[in-house]
Amino acid sequence: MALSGGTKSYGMLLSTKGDYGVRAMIDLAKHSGEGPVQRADIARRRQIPESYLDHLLGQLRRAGFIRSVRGPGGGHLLAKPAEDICLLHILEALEGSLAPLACLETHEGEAICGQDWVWQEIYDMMRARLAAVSLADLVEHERVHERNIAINYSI
Amino acid sequence: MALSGGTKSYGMLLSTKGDYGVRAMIDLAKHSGEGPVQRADIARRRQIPESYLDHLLGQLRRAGFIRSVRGPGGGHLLAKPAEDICLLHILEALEGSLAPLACLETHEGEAICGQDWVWQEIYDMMRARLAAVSLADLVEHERVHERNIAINYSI
DNA sequence: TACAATGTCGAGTGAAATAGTCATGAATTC
DNA sequence: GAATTCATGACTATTTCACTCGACATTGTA
Repeated sequence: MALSGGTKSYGMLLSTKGDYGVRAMIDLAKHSGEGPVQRADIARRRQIPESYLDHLLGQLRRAGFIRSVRGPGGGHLLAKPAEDICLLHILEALEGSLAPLACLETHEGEAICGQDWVWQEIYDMMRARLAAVSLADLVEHERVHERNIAINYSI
Repeated sequence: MALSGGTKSYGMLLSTKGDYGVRAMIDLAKHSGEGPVQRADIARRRQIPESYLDHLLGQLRRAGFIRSVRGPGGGHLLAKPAEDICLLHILEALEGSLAPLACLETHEGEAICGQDWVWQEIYDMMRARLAAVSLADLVEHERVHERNIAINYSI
């Protein structure tokens, strides 16, 4: 009854920007070496609304992660190797700060907060972990996952 | 320019419910043994809008953390020792799930998410840390902090 | 018993963020 | 110059957040 009825609520979610944006980056990494990847293909494969993906690609480009080519045969490409792009930087470019409490960044109101020290620890740990995962790791993980699915179906 | 101008945005913040609610619990713990603590006093000391605090106290009571006494001299009291209440449970009662990705709880869409395994690790770590901090720890930490402030001023 | 002090509860509200759509325009290739 | 692709900003619907308010319930005190 604590949640008044049973409806589950979620407060600290990553927004769809971070989710979609990372999906798009994984898609680009997976198809790197095949020339520019088109928006429509990313949108279809990763189930992202195409007109919304537009904005995310814009943010990723301005942040220096990808470059884009116009005209027929155009599309989007990673601007640097997948090994050199970490999850933390992608997410921070899309979401802004990932801090769980505003006072961790601004140091306003921390005197009265009371739980800031706990969240500072968690935030540090979180950022360290996200910084240690590269886009290449995400692609590799997806490949392993796909192989496992294939094996399970073949048995 | 990644954040289009420089305005900082925050995505994954704890809501004010979690912030205010924990402040209120700390206040109750600090004044336990002095009889019921009144809503107006908590609101004033912890800088929480009084009419909003109403709702938070309701949630905390229904979750079993506090009990309330009506009538003159009434107020709110911890329902169990501060040592037996952990930060994780307080926050989950107020915020619902703290999961950073919906697919970690529902397991819907995790096949296409691509970053769920990283966040699952972070989420596990986060919950473990929050579960290890009791309300008594929060009060003790605040007391130490107050002493440090006092010492700094006296020098 | 009257009344004042407290807590309880649910409805309502304004602002902001989220998650998009859409139209127009710019660059490139053929 | 026509077709294709990206670029950008204006616009919008929906939801969530952070409350406020009013009516009511309970209890101590005179």
